[in-house]
Amino acid sequence: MTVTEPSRLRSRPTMDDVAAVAGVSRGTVSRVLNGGHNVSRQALAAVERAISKTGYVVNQHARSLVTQRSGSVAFILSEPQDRLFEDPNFNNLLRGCTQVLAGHDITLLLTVAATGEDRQRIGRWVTAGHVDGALLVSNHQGSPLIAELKERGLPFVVCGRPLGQERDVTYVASDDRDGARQMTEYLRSTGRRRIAIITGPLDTPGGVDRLAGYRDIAGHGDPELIATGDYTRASGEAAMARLLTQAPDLDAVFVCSDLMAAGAITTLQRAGRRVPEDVAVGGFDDNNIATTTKPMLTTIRQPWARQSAEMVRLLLAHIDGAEHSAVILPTDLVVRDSA
Amino acid sequence: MTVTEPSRLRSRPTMDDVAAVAGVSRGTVSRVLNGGHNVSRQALAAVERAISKTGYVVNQHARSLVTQRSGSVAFILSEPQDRLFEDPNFNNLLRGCTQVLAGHDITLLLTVAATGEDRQRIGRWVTAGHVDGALLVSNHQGSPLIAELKERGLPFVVCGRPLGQERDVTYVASDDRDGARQMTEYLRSTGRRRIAIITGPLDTPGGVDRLAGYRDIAGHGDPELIATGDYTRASGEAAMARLLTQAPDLDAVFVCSDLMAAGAITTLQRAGRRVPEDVAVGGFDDNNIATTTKPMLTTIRQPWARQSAEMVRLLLAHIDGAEHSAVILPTDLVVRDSA
DNA sequence: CTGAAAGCGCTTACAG
DNA sequence: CTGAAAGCGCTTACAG
Repeated sequence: MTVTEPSRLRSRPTMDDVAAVAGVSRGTVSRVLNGGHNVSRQALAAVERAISKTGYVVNQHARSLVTQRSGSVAFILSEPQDRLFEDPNFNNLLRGCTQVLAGHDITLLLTVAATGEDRQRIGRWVTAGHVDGALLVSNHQGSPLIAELKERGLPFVVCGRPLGQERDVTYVASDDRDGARQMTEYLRSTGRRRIAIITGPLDTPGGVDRLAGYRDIAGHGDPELIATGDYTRASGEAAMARLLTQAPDLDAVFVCSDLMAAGAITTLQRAGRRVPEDVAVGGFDDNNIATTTKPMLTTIRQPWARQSAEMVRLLLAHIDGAEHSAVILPTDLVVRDSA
Repeated sequence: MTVTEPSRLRSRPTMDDVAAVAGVSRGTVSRVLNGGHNVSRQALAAVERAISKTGYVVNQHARSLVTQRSGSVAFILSEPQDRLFEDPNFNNLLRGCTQVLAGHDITLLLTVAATGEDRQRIGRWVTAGHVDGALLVSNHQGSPLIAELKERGLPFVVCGRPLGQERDVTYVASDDRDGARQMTEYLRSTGRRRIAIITGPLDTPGGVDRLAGYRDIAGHGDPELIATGDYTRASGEAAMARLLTQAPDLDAVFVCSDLMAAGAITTLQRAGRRVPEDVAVGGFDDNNIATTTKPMLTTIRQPWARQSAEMVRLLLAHIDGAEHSAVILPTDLVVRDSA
């Protein structure tokens, strides 16, 4: 075994190397790197030549140490990893955020905090200066991550209304309650009278707000018309099965996510109920699952692209010292075949 | 607008603050942070108290600047983002790598390089010292990312045989060719005589090596028995449709990924062919799709957990200065219902 | 427009 | 076991 150092240590050129090759001072090299202001044409050309000759790449740690900025932002999903892959909503958000951030030359780092231990490690990591801010998708009431980020003073924005912390957390949400109202009202308008609901987890905004919207229209009676899922497809199947037992005479069901709705349709069809003839099914999200079910889903559209764009905008503002704020985006009814 | 600084700048305590509170020198605080060797019980206790009192968290940039280590590793997927979510293989690998790395207290950063522009930004980012090394999943021949990482001297390991660069790139692969042989041989052994194949892209190791294994058994004749997909479900559907036109008398098809196999089954059933009675279908991967198709897939098992573990092990060794190496893992036939 | 110098927050030999 | 000091590679007022 030869006594070589790891190659990256051996060879990496520094700013002084570039300066030497270009025949200028380190300060001038730095100015070129940071926009080229106050640099003569000649110096600029010399430095650029020297950079490509030496293969110089800035040392981000050194730069960040002085600027106090890292140039990256974290996308933190605190859910079991499988959900990231099962639920297209995360994909939609991730795509949107990455794009918008790329325009600012900021890298998005995706991190999955599945276990409590993960959350701790990530809390430390995020807080050690690796990122300038964080995007929190998936938000459960009482999440320790929010508390930690707040305590550390790291800028972050959460996706969806942060239950009980609306006043001091920046967030962007779509209008869950109004969307739920629209759907329930629509189901009524088509003549349905026994409208059930499959809600999301009741410690999430999508869980409580969509249920509230449903109740605004359908009232509070009949607890047997209510079942709760956890946003997975399997939970949609199971909740639908329970509803069928509790209220066999239901003629419509509002399912609070498209993925769960796909599961509910499977259960209904397996039980011999026709959709929408026997039971109308309404979803929520309007992601790409909505057009792959048979029949295609009538659902509530969340404005995914705007949601991502607003999250990024607020985060960058927050990083620059802006105060807390919130954005609520409107939702729309999209009528297809399932209701 | 008030003239406040961003909150994180305002409040973050430094090592000197901790030292002052604990009544020791900065060096002692550092020793406590780095394992607590050569520190008296009393100093240790005082420092620990001071740390929790001040809420101190190490500044990773400062630390990295001197240690030349960042404590994170990148998981780079250079594919359109949708593939990350559609194909369970990535999920399997990601889960495995995250777990193993967490054991080393290293954070895994997931990055998706969908476009050429993305690849450039990520190349720069990765190379600026943000990570100590990279895990490259999805590997296409002639990928510019491999070239860039090599030039920069950043340690990395690729998943799958790096076509044409086996000698100077560290990689871990499963034995694609042998797996393909096993499957083809098995199909023969059940009496099938017109065995078609749906390959992966021919610029990937899974594309060429599995085709080679198939040919080892089935020979080179009949080009109409060969169709190529791109590992997506849709491409499996389309390729199967082509095969059905080109060779309507086929009685078996070896599909080089489970996801494509799921697509192929859909096409076959839609065309009125029974699986496996009329056409036997063999997959490759043995991921969780294999048990959700109807009938469930007979397939080749890739050892996902070992694959992740080996990738991480090699990467860490490489970071510590080890030479290039390669690991080839065995694959096994798993017989279920589709063949 | 340009250079010299201070300083960002750490780690790590080196003395003691 | 402990402290003082050098140095990691940058940026940014400050003079000129």
